[in-house]
Amino acid sequence: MHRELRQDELYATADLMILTVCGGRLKLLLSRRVNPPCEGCWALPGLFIGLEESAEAAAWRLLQEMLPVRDAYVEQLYTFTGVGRDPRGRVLSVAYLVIVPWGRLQEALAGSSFRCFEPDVDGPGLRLDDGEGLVLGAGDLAFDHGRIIETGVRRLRGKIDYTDIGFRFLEDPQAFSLGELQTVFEAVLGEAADSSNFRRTILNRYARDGRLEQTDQEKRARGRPAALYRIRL
Amino acid sequence: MHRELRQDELYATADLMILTVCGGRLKLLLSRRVNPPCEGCWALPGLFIGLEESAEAAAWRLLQEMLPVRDAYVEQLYTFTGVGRDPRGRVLSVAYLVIVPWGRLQEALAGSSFRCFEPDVDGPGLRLDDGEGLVLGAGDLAFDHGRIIETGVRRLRGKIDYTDIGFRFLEDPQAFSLGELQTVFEAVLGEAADSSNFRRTILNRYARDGRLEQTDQEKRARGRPAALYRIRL
DNA sequence: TCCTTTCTGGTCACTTTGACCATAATCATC
DNA sequence: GATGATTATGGTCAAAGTGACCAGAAAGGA
Repeated sequence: MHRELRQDELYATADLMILTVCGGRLKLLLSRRVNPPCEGCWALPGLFIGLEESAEAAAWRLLQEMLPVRDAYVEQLYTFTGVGRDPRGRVLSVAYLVIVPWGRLQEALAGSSFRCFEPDVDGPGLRLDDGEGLVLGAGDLAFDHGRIIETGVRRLRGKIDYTDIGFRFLEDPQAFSLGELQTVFEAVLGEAADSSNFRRTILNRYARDGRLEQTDQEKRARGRPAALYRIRL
Repeated sequence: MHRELRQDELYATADLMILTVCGGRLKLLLSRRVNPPCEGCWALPGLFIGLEESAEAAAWRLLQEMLPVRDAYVEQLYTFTGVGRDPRGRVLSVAYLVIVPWGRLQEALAGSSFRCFEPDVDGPGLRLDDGEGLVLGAGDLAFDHGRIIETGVRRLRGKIDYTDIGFRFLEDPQAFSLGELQTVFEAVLGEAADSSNFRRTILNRYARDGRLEQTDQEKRARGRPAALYRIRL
Protein backbone atom coordinates (compact mmCIF):
# COMPACT_ATOMS: atom_id res chain seq x y z
CA MET A 1 0.00 0.00 0.00
CA HIS A 2 2.23 2.74 -1.24
CA ARG A 3 0.69 6.14 -0.95
CA GLU A 4 1.83 9.57 -2.02
CA LEU A 5 1.03 12.21 0.54
CA ARG A 6 0.35 15.85 -0.17
CA GLN A 7 2.64 18.18 1.69
CA ASP A 8 -0.07 20.71 2.53
CA GLU A 9 -2.41 18.24 4.15
CA LEU A 10 -2.60 16.51 7.46
CA TYR A 11 -3.12 12.77 7.79
CA ALA A 12 -3.81 10.44 10.64
CA THR A 13 -3.15 6.75 11.11
CA ALA A 14 -4.40 4.23 13.62
CA ASP A 15 -1.47 2.15 14.86
CA LEU A 16 -1.98 -1.01 16.84
CA MET A 17 0.01 -2.47 19.65
CA ILE A 18 -1.28 -6.02 19.59
CA LEU A 19 -0.43 -7.74 22.84
CA THR A 20 -0.81 -11.27 24.07
CA VAL A 21 0.65 -13.55 26.70
CA CYS A 22 2.19 -16.73 25.44
CA GLY A 23 4.46 -19.12 27.28
CA GLY A 24 4.27 -16.92 30.35
CA ARG A 25 5.70 -13.94 28.48
CA LEU A 26 4.18 -10.72 27.23
CA LYS A 27 4.40 -10.58 23.45
CA LEU A 28 3.94 -7.88 20.86
CA LEU A 29 3.17 -8.29 17.18
CA LEU A 30 5.40 -6.59 14.63
CA SER A 31 5.72 -6.97 10.89
CA ARG A 32 8.50 -6.03 8.55
CA ARG A 33 7.87 -3.14 6.20
CA VAL A 34 8.30 -4.05 2.56
CA ASN A 35 7.76 -0.57 1.14
CA PRO A 36 9.36 2.76 1.84
CA PRO A 37 9.55 4.64 4.04
CA CYS A 38 11.49 2.70 6.63
CA GLU A 39 11.75 -0.23 4.25
CA GLY A 40 13.01 -3.30 6.05
CA CYS A 41 12.25 -1.88 9.48
CA TRP A 42 9.93 -3.61 11.91
CA ALA A 43 6.71 -1.75 12.57
CA LEU A 44 3.39 -1.78 14.34
CA PRO A 45 0.50 -2.49 12.01
CA GLY A 46 -1.24 0.71 11.02
CA LEU A 47 -3.48 2.27 8.41
CA PHE A 48 -4.66 5.68 7.39
CA ILE A 49 -7.88 6.74 9.04
CA GLY A 50 -10.57 7.21 6.42
CA LEU A 51 -12.73 10.29 6.19
CA GLU A 52 -15.84 8.33 7.04
CA GLU A 53 -14.68 6.34 10.03
CA SER A 54 -13.62 7.03 13.56
CA ALA A 55 -10.10 6.17 14.65
CA GLU A 56 -11.38 3.26 16.66
CA ALA A 57 -13.39 1.99 13.70
CA ALA A 58 -10.21 2.17 11.64
CA ALA A 59 -8.40 0.18 14.30
CA TRP A 60 -11.06 -2.53 14.17
CA ARG A 61 -11.03 -2.52 10.39
CA LEU A 62 -7.29 -3.05 10.33
CA LEU A 63 -7.58 -5.80 12.89
CA GLN A 64 -10.17 -7.65 10.85
CA GLU A 65 -8.19 -7.25 7.64
CA MET A 66 -4.95 -8.50 9.10
CA LEU A 67 -6.01 -11.23 11.44
CA PRO A 68 -9.66 -11.91 11.64
CA VAL A 69 -9.99 -12.25 15.38
CA ARG A 70 -13.17 -11.79 17.33
CA ASP A 71 -13.47 -10.49 20.84
CA ALA A 72 -10.31 -8.44 20.95
CA TYR A 73 -10.00 -5.68 23.50
CA VAL A 74 -9.18 -2.28 22.03
CA GLU A 75 -8.28 0.81 24.02
CA GLN A 76 -6.87 4.12 22.88
CA LEU A 77 -3.31 4.55 24.12
CA TYR A 78 -1.96 7.94 23.11
CA THR A 79 -1.70 10.19 20.10
CA PHE A 80 1.76 10.86 18.72
CA THR A 81 2.07 14.09 16.81
CA GLY A 82 5.76 14.91 16.39
CA VAL A 83 6.38 16.93 13.24
CA GLY A 84 9.12 14.75 11.79
CA ARG A 85 7.75 11.37 12.75
CA ASP A 86 6.82 10.35 9.18
CA PRO A 87 9.12 11.31 6.32
CA ARG A 88 6.25 11.23 3.84
CA GLY A 89 4.48 14.20 5.35
CA ARG A 90 2.46 15.26 8.32
CA VAL A 91 0.93 12.18 9.89
CA LEU A 92 -0.56 11.96 13.34
CA SER A 93 -0.65 8.54 14.93
CA VAL A 94 -3.53 7.54 17.16
CA ALA A 95 -2.12 4.49 18.89
CA TYR A 96 -4.24 1.69 20.33
CA LEU A 97 -3.62 -1.06 22.80
CA VAL A 98 -5.10 -4.29 21.49
CA ILE A 99 -5.26 -7.38 23.64
CA VAL A 100 -5.94 -10.78 22.11
CA PRO A 101 -5.74 -14.05 24.05
CA TRP A 102 -2.99 -16.21 22.64
CA GLY A 103 -5.25 -19.10 21.75
CA ARG A 104 -7.34 -16.99 19.42
CA LEU A 105 -4.36 -15.12 18.03
CA GLN A 106 -2.31 -18.19 17.25
CA GLU A 107 -4.59 -19.48 14.50
CA ALA A 108 -4.88 -16.13 12.78
CA LEU A 109 -1.15 -15.65 13.00
CA ALA A 110 -0.21 -18.70 10.95
CA GLY A 111 -0.67 -17.25 7.50
CA SER A 112 0.37 -13.73 8.40
CA SER A 113 3.67 -11.95 8.22
CA PHE A 114 3.63 -11.05 11.89
CA ARG A 115 6.20 -12.04 14.37
CA CYS A 116 5.97 -12.10 18.16
CA PHE A 117 8.48 -10.11 20.14
CA GLU A 118 8.93 -9.88 23.85
CA PRO A 119 9.32 -6.21 24.80
CA ASP A 120 11.76 -5.15 27.51
CA VAL A 121 11.36 -1.59 28.73
CA ASP A 122 13.40 -1.93 31.91
CA GLY A 123 16.83 -1.40 30.44
CA PRO A 124 18.33 1.86 29.21
CA GLY A 125 16.72 1.44 25.80
CA LEU A 126 13.87 -0.58 24.42
CA ARG A 127 14.70 -4.14 23.43
CA LEU A 128 12.56 -6.61 21.55
CA ASP A 129 13.43 -10.29 21.55
CA ASP A 130 11.69 -12.83 19.35
CA GLY A 131 13.10 -15.74 21.33
CA GLU A 132 14.88 -17.18 18.30
CA GLY A 133 17.96 -15.03 18.30
CA LEU A 134 16.51 -11.93 16.71
CA VAL A 135 16.84 -8.92 18.99
CA LEU A 136 15.70 -5.46 17.96
CA GLY A 137 16.50 -2.05 19.40
CA ALA A 138 14.54 1.17 18.95
CA GLY A 139 16.66 1.91 15.90
CA ASP A 140 15.35 -1.13 14.08
CA LEU A 141 11.79 0.14 14.31
CA ALA A 142 9.96 2.34 11.84
CA PHE A 143 8.91 5.90 12.63
CA ASP A 144 8.59 6.55 16.37
CA HIS A 145 7.21 3.10 17.04
CA GLY A 146 9.79 2.51 19.73
CA ARG A 147 8.35 5.32 21.76
CA ILE A 148 4.82 4.04 21.19
CA ILE A 149 5.78 0.60 22.43
CA GLU A 150 7.42 1.94 25.55
CA THR A 151 4.37 4.06 26.29
CA GLY A 152 2.07 1.11 25.78
CA VAL A 153 3.92 -1.35 27.97
CA ARG A 154 4.24 1.19 30.76
CA ARG A 155 0.58 2.06 30.54
CA LEU A 156 -0.40 -1.59 30.67
CA ARG A 157 1.76 -2.17 33.72
CA GLY A 158 0.35 0.86 35.44
CA LYS A 159 -3.24 -0.15 34.84
CA ILE A 160 -3.16 -3.84 35.59
CA ASP A 161 -3.26 -3.36 39.34
CA TYR A 162 -6.29 -1.12 39.52
CA THR A 163 -8.36 -2.06 36.49
CA ASP A 164 -9.59 -5.34 35.08
CA ILE A 165 -7.42 -5.07 31.97
CA GLY A 166 -5.46 -8.17 32.96
CA PHE A 167 -8.53 -10.37 32.47
CA ARG A 168 -8.56 -9.41 28.78
CA PHE A 169 -5.62 -11.73 28.19
CA LEU A 170 -7.55 -14.79 29.36
CA GLU A 171 -8.59 -17.35 26.80
CA ASP A 172 -12.04 -17.55 28.33
CA PRO A 173 -13.12 -15.01 30.96
CA GLN A 174 -16.01 -17.36 31.71
CA ALA A 175 -13.75 -20.20 32.79
CA PHE A 176 -10.23 -19.56 33.98
CA SER A 177 -8.07 -20.60 36.89
CA LEU A 178 -6.34 -18.17 39.20
CA GLY A 179 -3.07 -19.70 38.10
CA GLU A 180 -3.74 -18.63 34.52
CA LEU A 181 -4.56 -15.13 35.71
CA GLN A 182 -1.38 -15.04 37.77
CA THR A 183 0.62 -16.00 34.70
CA VAL A 184 -0.82 -12.94 32.93
CA PHE A 185 0.10 -10.63 35.79
CA GLU A 186 3.61 -12.04 36.00
CA ALA A 187 4.12 -11.69 32.26
CA VAL A 188 2.94 -8.09 32.24
CA LEU A 189 4.79 -6.97 35.34
CA GLY A 190 7.85 -9.04 34.59
CA GLU A 191 8.23 -10.45 38.06
CA ALA A 192 7.01 -13.47 39.96
CA ALA A 193 4.21 -13.25 42.48
CA ASP A 194 3.38 -15.36 45.50
CA SER A 195 0.44 -17.48 44.43
CA SER A 196 -1.16 -17.50 47.85
CA ASN A 197 -1.05 -13.74 48.23
CA PHE A 198 -2.11 -13.27 44.64
CA ARG A 199 -5.23 -15.34 45.05
CA ARG A 200 -6.13 -13.51 48.24
CA THR A 201 -5.76 -10.12 46.59
CA ILE A 202 -7.78 -11.00 43.52
CA LEU A 203 -10.55 -12.66 45.47
CA ASN A 204 -10.74 -9.72 47.86
CA ARG A 205 -10.94 -7.24 45.04
CA TYR A 206 -13.34 -8.96 42.66
CA ALA A 207 -15.24 -11.64 44.52
CA ARG A 208 -16.46 -9.31 47.22
CA ASP A 209 -18.88 -7.49 44.97
CA GLY A 210 -19.75 -10.56 42.94
CA ARG A 211 -17.89 -9.64 39.75
CA LEU A 212 -15.81 -12.78 40.16
CA GLU A 213 -17.53 -16.06 40.83
CA GLN A 214 -16.29 -19.58 41.22
CA THR A 215 -17.84 -22.07 38.79
CA ASP A 216 -18.47 -25.70 39.59
CA GLN A 217 -15.92 -26.84 37.07
CA GLU A 218 -12.22 -27.44 37.42
CA LYS A 219 -9.22 -27.67 35.20
CA ARG A 220 -6.87 -30.61 35.42
CA ALA A 221 -3.28 -30.27 34.31
CA ARG A 222 0.00 -31.26 35.86
CA GLY A 223 -0.63 -30.63 39.54
CA ARG A 224 -3.67 -30.36 41.72
CA PRO A 225 -6.80 -29.47 39.75
CA ALA A 226 -7.65 -25.79 39.77
CA ALA A 227 -11.06 -24.29 40.42
CA LEU A 228 -12.37 -22.31 37.47
CA TYR A 229 -13.74 -18.83 37.89
CA ARG A 230 -15.92 -16.50 35.88
CA ILE A 231 -15.45 -12.71 35.67
CA ARG A 232 -18.04 -10.15 34.69
CA LEU A 233 -16.26 -7.59 32.52
CA MET B 1 -11.52 32.78 12.90
CA HIS B 2 -13.94 31.45 10.35
CA ARG B 3 -12.49 28.77 8.19
CA GLU B 4 -13.82 26.84 5.24
CA LEU B 5 -12.85 23.21 5.38
CA ARG B 6 -12.38 20.94 2.41
CA GLN B 7 -14.56 17.87 2.48
CA ASP B 8 -11.87 15.51 1.21
CA GLU B 9 -9.30 16.39 3.82
CA LEU B 10 -8.76 15.55 7.42
CA TYR B 11 -8.07 18.18 10.05
CA ALA B 12 -7.03 18.11 13.67
CA THR B 13 -7.53 20.56 16.48
CA ALA B 14 -5.96 20.88 19.90
CA ASP B 15 -8.70 21.54 22.45
CA LEU B 16 -7.90 22.64 25.96
CA MET B 17 -9.56 21.83 29.22
CA ILE B 18 -8.14 24.59 31.36
CA LEU B 19 -8.63 23.74 35.01
CA THR B 20 -8.00 25.60 38.19
CA VAL B 21 -9.11 25.54 41.81
CA CYS B 22 -10.67 28.71 43.12
CA GLY B 23 -12.66 29.20 46.27
CA GLY B 24 -12.25 25.54 47.11
CA ARG B 25 -13.94 24.47 43.89
CA LEU B 26 -12.67 22.93 40.69
CA LYS B 27 -13.27 25.30 37.79
CA LEU B 28 -13.14 24.98 34.05
CA LEU B 29 -12.74 27.73 31.47
CA LEU B 30 -15.25 28.03 28.66
CA SER B 31 -15.93 30.76 26.14
CA ARG B 32 -18.92 31.47 24.04
CA ARG B 33 -18.64 30.86 20.32
CA VAL B 34 -19.38 33.93 18.22
CA ASN B 35 -19.11 32.25 14.82
CA PRO B 36 -20.73 29.22 13.30
CA PRO B 37 -20.76 26.36 13.76
CA CYS B 38 -22.38 26.05 17.17
CA GLU B 39 -22.78 29.80 17.32
CA GLY B 40 -23.75 30.87 20.79
CA CYS B 41 -22.71 27.60 22.36
CA TRP B 42 -20.12 27.38 25.08
CA ALA B 43 -16.92 25.68 24.06
CA LEU B 44 -13.45 24.66 25.10
CA PRO B 45 -10.77 26.83 23.54
CA GLY B 46 -9.22 25.13 20.55
CA LEU B 47 -7.29 25.73 17.35
CA PHE B 48 -6.32 23.86 14.25
CA ILE B 49 -3.01 22.11 14.51
CA GLY B 50 -0.59 23.56 11.98
CA LEU B 51 1.42 21.44 9.58
CA GLU B 52 4.66 22.47 11.21
CA GLU B 53 3.86 22.00 14.86
CA SER B 54 3.12 19.12 17.17
CA ALA B 55 -0.25 18.96 18.85
CA GLU B 56 1.31 19.86 22.16
CA ALA B 57 3.06 22.84 20.58
CA ALA B 58 -0.29 23.95 19.21
CA ALA B 59 -1.77 23.66 22.67
CA TRP B 60 0.95 25.88 24.08
CA ARG B 61 0.56 28.34 21.26
CA LEU B 62 -3.16 28.64 21.91
CA LEU B 63 -2.53 29.05 25.59
CA GLN B 64 -0.09 31.89 25.02
CA GLU B 65 -2.37 33.61 22.55
CA MET B 66 -5.41 33.48 24.76
CA LEU B 67 -4.08 34.05 28.20
CA PRO B 68 -0.38 34.58 28.47
CA VAL B 69 0.32 32.39 31.45
CA ARG B 70 3.65 30.91 32.29
CA ASP B 71 4.25 27.62 34.03
CA ALA B 72 1.04 25.89 33.10
CA TYR B 73 0.89 22.11 33.24
CA VAL B 74 -0.17 20.49 29.99
CA GLU B 75 -0.98 16.81 29.56
CA GLN B 76 -2.62 15.01 26.69
CA LEU B 77 -6.04 13.73 27.68
CA TYR B 78 -7.61 11.78 24.82
CA THR B 79 -8.23 12.03 21.11
CA PHE B 80 -11.82 12.30 19.97
CA THR B 81 -12.44 11.11 16.46
CA GLY B 82 -16.18 10.66 15.97
CA VAL B 83 -17.15 11.16 12.34
CA GLY B 84 -19.94 13.64 12.92
CA ARG B 85 -18.38 15.62 15.72
CA ASP B 86 -17.74 18.76 13.64
CA PRO B 87 -20.33 19.82 11.05
CA ARG B 88 -17.71 21.60 8.97
CA GLY B 89 -15.92 18.43 8.01
CA ARG B 90 -13.66 15.73 9.35
CA VAL B 91 -11.88 17.11 12.40
CA LEU B 92 -10.07 15.09 15.00
CA SER B 93 -9.70 16.64 18.42
CA VAL B 94 -6.60 16.03 20.47
CA ALA B 95 -7.75 17.15 23.89
CA TYR B 96 -5.39 18.40 26.60
CA LEU B 97 -5.68 18.85 30.31
CA VAL B 98 -4.22 22.20 31.29
CA ILE B 99 -3.76 23.13 34.91
CA VAL B 100 -3.12 26.71 35.92
CA PRO B 101 -3.01 27.91 39.53
CA TRP B 102 -5.82 30.35 40.15
CA GLY B 103 -3.56 33.21 41.17
CA ARG B 104 -1.79 33.21 37.84
CA LEU B 105 -4.94 32.61 35.86
CA GLN B 106 -6.96 35.36 37.48
CA GLU B 107 -4.90 38.22 36.05
CA ALA B 108 -4.91 36.83 32.53
CA LEU B 109 -8.61 36.20 32.75
CA ALA B 110 -9.63 39.79 33.29
CA GLY B 111 -9.56 40.98 29.70
CA SER B 112 -10.62 37.70 28.18
CA SER B 113 -13.99 36.33 27.20
CA PHE B 114 -13.62 33.26 29.35
CA ARG B 115 -15.90 32.28 32.12
CA CYS B 116 -15.29 29.86 34.97
CA PHE B 117 -17.66 26.94 35.38
CA GLU B 118 -17.77 24.32 38.07
CA PRO B 119 -18.18 20.92 36.42
CA ASP B 120 -20.38 18.26 37.99
CA VAL B 121 -19.98 14.78 36.54
CA ASP B 122 -21.67 12.86 39.34
CA GLY B 123 -25.26 13.31 38.22
CA PRO B 124 -26.99 11.60 35.29
CA GLY B 125 -25.69 14.22 32.85
CA LEU B 126 -22.91 16.74 32.87
CA ARG B 127 -23.72 20.05 34.54
CA LEU B 128 -21.68 23.24 34.54
CA ASP B 129 -22.44 25.97 37.04
CA ASP B 130 -20.83 29.38 36.88
CA GLY B 131 -21.95 30.25 40.41
CA GLU B 132 -23.97 33.24 39.27
CA GLY B 133 -27.10 31.52 38.15
CA LEU B 134 -25.90 30.26 34.79
CA VAL B 135 -26.11 26.48 34.55
CA LEU B 136 -25.21 24.59 31.40
CA GLY B 137 -25.97 21.06 30.32
CA ALA B 138 -24.18 19.00 27.71
CA GLY B 139 -26.60 20.34 25.12
CA ASP B 140 -25.37 23.88 25.62
CA LEU B 141 -21.86 22.90 24.60
CA ALA B 142 -20.34 22.94 21.15
CA PHE B 143 -19.36 19.77 19.31
CA ASP B 144 -18.71 16.85 21.67
CA HIS B 145 -17.14 19.06 24.30
CA GLY B 146 -19.42 17.66 26.95
CA ARG B 147 -17.89 14.26 26.49
CA ILE B 148 -14.41 15.73 26.57
CA ILE B 149 -15.12 17.48 29.85
CA GLU B 150 -16.49 14.34 31.46
CA THR B 151 -13.46 12.39 30.34
CA GLY B 152 -11.13 15.04 31.67
CA VAL B 153 -12.67 15.38 35.10
CA ARG B 154 -12.80 11.61 35.55
CA ARG B 155 -9.20 11.26 34.45
CA LEU B 156 -8.09 13.96 36.85
CA ARG B 157 -9.93 12.32 39.72
CA GLY B 158 -8.46 8.96 38.89
CA LYS B 159 -4.91 10.25 38.75
CA ILE B 160 -4.79 12.55 41.74
CA ASP B 161 -4.33 9.72 44.23
CA TYR B 162 -1.38 8.04 42.61
CA THR B 163 0.42 10.80 40.74
CA ASP B 164 1.62 14.26 41.70
CA ILE B 165 -0.86 16.02 39.43
CA GLY B 166 -2.61 17.63 42.39
CA PHE B 167 0.48 19.71 43.15
CA ARG B 168 0.10 21.41 39.76
CA PHE B 169 -2.80 23.44 41.12
CA LEU B 170 -0.65 25.05 43.82
CA GLU B 171 0.21 28.71 43.47
CA ASP B 172 3.80 27.98 44.41
CA PRO B 173 5.05 24.39 44.60
CA GLN B 174 8.09 25.76 46.43
CA ALA B 175 6.05 27.11 49.33
CA PHE B 176 2.66 25.71 50.14
CA SER B 177 0.85 24.50 53.20
CA LEU B 178 -0.73 21.09 53.52
CA GLY B 179 -4.05 22.84 54.01
CA GLU B 180 -3.78 24.40 50.57
CA LEU B 181 -2.97 21.03 49.08
CA GLN B 182 -5.92 19.48 50.88
CA THR B 183 -8.19 22.14 49.42
CA VAL B 184 -7.05 21.07 45.95
CA PHE B 185 -7.76 17.41 46.64
CA GLU B 186 -11.18 18.19 48.09
CA ALA B 187 -12.08 20.36 45.10
CA VAL B 188 -11.04 17.72 42.62
CA LEU B 189 -12.60 14.76 44.38
CA GLY B 190 -15.65 16.70 45.48
CA GLU B 191 -15.62 15.46 49.04
CA ALA B 192 -14.13 16.55 52.31
CA ALA B 193 -11.08 14.83 53.75
CA ASP B 194 -9.87 14.45 57.32
CA SER B 195 -6.99 16.86 57.65
CA SER B 196 -5.04 14.70 60.04
CA ASN B 197 -5.23 11.61 57.85
CA PHE B 198 -4.56 13.66 54.76
CA ARG B 199 -1.33 15.07 56.12
CA ARG B 200 -0.18 11.64 57.22
CA THR B 201 -0.84 10.15 53.81
CA ILE B 202 0.88 12.93 51.89
CA LEU B 203 3.91 12.99 54.17
CA ASN B 204 4.22 9.23 54.00
CA ARG B 205 4.05 9.20 50.25
CA TYR B 206 6.24 12.17 49.36
CA ALA B 207 8.43 13.05 52.33
CA ARG B 208 9.82 9.53 52.67
CA ASP B 209 11.96 9.76 49.57
CA GLY B 210 12.70 13.43 49.96
CA ARG B 211 10.51 14.76 47.16
CA LEU B 212 8.59 16.77 49.73
CA GLU B 213 10.49 18.88 52.23
CA GLN B 214 9.43 21.22 54.95
CA THR B 215 10.81 24.74 54.57
CA ASP B 216 11.68 26.99 57.50
CA GLN B 217 8.92 29.40 56.63
CA GLU B 218 5.31 29.45 57.66
CA LYS B 219 2.11 30.97 56.44
CA ARG B 220 -0.08 32.97 58.77
CA ALA B 221 -3.77 33.28 58.10
CA ARG B 222 -6.83 32.90 60.26
CA GLY B 223 -5.90 30.01 62.51
CA ARG B 224 -2.67 28.49 63.66
CA PRO B 225 0.22 29.25 61.30
CA ALA B 226 0.93 26.49 58.80
CA ALA B 227 4.32 25.08 57.94
CA LEU B 228 5.27 25.59 54.32
CA TYR B 229 6.53 22.73 52.21
CA ARG B 230 8.40 22.38 48.96
CA ILE B 231 7.76 19.65 46.37
CA ARG B 232 10.15 18.45 43.71
CA LEU B 233 8.10 17.88 40.57
C1' DT C 1 4.95 -46.25 45.93
C1' DC C 2 7.47 -42.11 45.95
C1' DC C 3 8.31 -37.62 43.96
C1' DT C 4 7.20 -33.56 41.62
C1' DT C 5 3.98 -30.13 40.52
C1' DT C 6 0.34 -27.03 41.28
C1' DC C 7 -3.46 -25.41 44.00
C1' DT C 8 -5.43 -23.97 48.28
C1' DG C 9 -5.59 -22.38 52.96
C1' DG C 10 -3.47 -20.56 56.86
C1' DT C 11 -0.27 -17.69 60.17
C1' DC C 12 2.35 -13.66 61.52
C1' DA C 13 4.38 -9.30 61.44
C1' DC C 14 4.12 -5.02 59.33
C1' DT C 15 1.91 -1.25 56.92
C1' DT C 16 -1.87 1.44 55.49
C1' DT C 17 -6.41 3.53 56.26
C1' DG C 18 -10.45 5.65 58.43
C1' DA C 19 -12.54 7.51 62.44
C1' DC C 20 -11.69 9.91 66.18
C1' DC C 21 -9.69 12.87 70.06
C1' DA C 22 -6.59 16.33 71.92
C1' DT C 23 -3.73 20.13 71.87
C1' DA C 24 -1.29 24.17 69.85
C1' DA C 25 -1.08 28.59 67.91
C1' DT C 26 -2.89 32.17 65.77
C1' DC C 27 -6.80 35.86 64.74
C1' DA C 28 -11.19 38.38 65.70
C1' DT C 29 -14.01 40.27 69.08
C1' DC C 30 -15.46 42.02 73.12
C1' DG D 1 -6.17 41.39 78.06
C1' DA D 2 -9.56 37.59 78.18
C1' DT D 3 -12.44 34.68 75.23
C1' DG D 4 -13.88 32.10 71.49
C1' DA D 5 -13.45 30.74 66.73
C1' DT D 6 -10.38 28.83 63.47
C1' DT D 7 -6.84 26.23 61.52
C1' DA D 8 -2.72 23.22 62.14
C1' DT D 9 -0.57 19.43 64.12
C1' DG D 10 0.04 15.20 66.65
C1' DG D 11 -1.66 11.10 68.54
C1' DT D 12 -4.58 6.64 69.42
C1' DC D 13 -7.17 2.62 68.01
C1' DA D 14 -9.35 -0.72 65.33
C1' DA D 15 -9.96 -2.52 60.74
C1' DA D 16 -8.19 -3.69 56.46
C1' DG D 17 -4.52 -4.76 53.37
C1' DT D 18 0.32 -6.65 52.17
C1' DG D 19 4.52 -9.48 52.02
C1' DA D 20 6.96 -13.45 53.59
C1' DC D 21 6.32 -17.76 54.90
C1' DC D 22 4.65 -22.59 56.02
C1' DA D 23 1.69 -26.66 55.30
C1' DG D 24 -1.36 -29.66 53.39
C1' DA D 25 -4.28 -31.34 49.33
C1' DA D 26 -4.73 -33.38 44.97
C1' DA D 27 -3.38 -34.57 40.87
C1' DG D 28 0.31 -36.77 37.30
C1' DG D 29 4.71 -39.12 36.32
C1' DA D 30 8.69 -42.15 37.25
